[in-house]
Amino acid sequence: MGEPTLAEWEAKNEIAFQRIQELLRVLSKSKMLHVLYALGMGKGGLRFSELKKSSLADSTTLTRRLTELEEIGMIARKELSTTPPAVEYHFTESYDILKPILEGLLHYGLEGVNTQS
Amino acid sequence: MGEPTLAEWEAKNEIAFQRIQELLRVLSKSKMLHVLYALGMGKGGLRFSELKKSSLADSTTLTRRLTELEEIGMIARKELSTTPPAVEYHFTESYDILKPILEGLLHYGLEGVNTQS
DNA sequence: CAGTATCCTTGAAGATACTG
DNA sequence: CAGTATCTTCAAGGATACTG
Repeated sequence: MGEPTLAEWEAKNEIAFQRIQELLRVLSKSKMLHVLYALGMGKGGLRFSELKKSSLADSTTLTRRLTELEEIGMIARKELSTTPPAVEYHFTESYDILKPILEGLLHYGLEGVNTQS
Repeated sequence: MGEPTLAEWEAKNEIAFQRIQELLRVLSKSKMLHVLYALGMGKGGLRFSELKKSSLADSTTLTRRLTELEEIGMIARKELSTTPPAVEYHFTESYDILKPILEGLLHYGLEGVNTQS
């Protein structure tokens, strides 16, 4: 019996398993991946309006996602003392976790997998 | 003006942009990432019951996600002539797109980012 | 510009029950 | 085991309107 690899792994790594489940749950929220993706494509921070445009998210939803991302420490807010005042969002170091995700997606978009005609 | 990189990129890559938006939308569905993750952790295919257990998804929801993944050609079904008859799901080559995603997540789970106490 | 506050609506998840 | 069919519920998304 060298079969039940997955179940075994889960049992022995229950903590990791739960962390992942939770992250997965957060990432599953509507527009979450879109926001992250937009942020990943931008160079060094994007403003609210830019994120709104790129993620195609409603103001309300965008605010929600941004708040959640801040709460899990994935992004940080930075108020700019420009005229007019603006706000920039950028990744924290935790971004390293998401980097491969975003790169994978970008790759997908550019390559063209042709799953249909 | 060397600033509007994101907007520019999007304009010039509208097709890629739309492909990505659509993939993002599909991936955002509940339990989708969980299912993919479970599948990614398994060795060479998992059965319905295993996926159900690992993804913590309801039968109904699991069926829905599995169907959607088949439709976009991301996974394939394989009926086994065992006793009792079983079914195995496994990634197609399109899996390469998702691989970095899953690996990133696994890394996250194991490392422990400590965003809170 | 960068949000916040409401309300409304609906998509979609999930429980249950049943089938080949 | 591996689903399918219904039905109910409810979270959550999005439209609108307003603010510092």
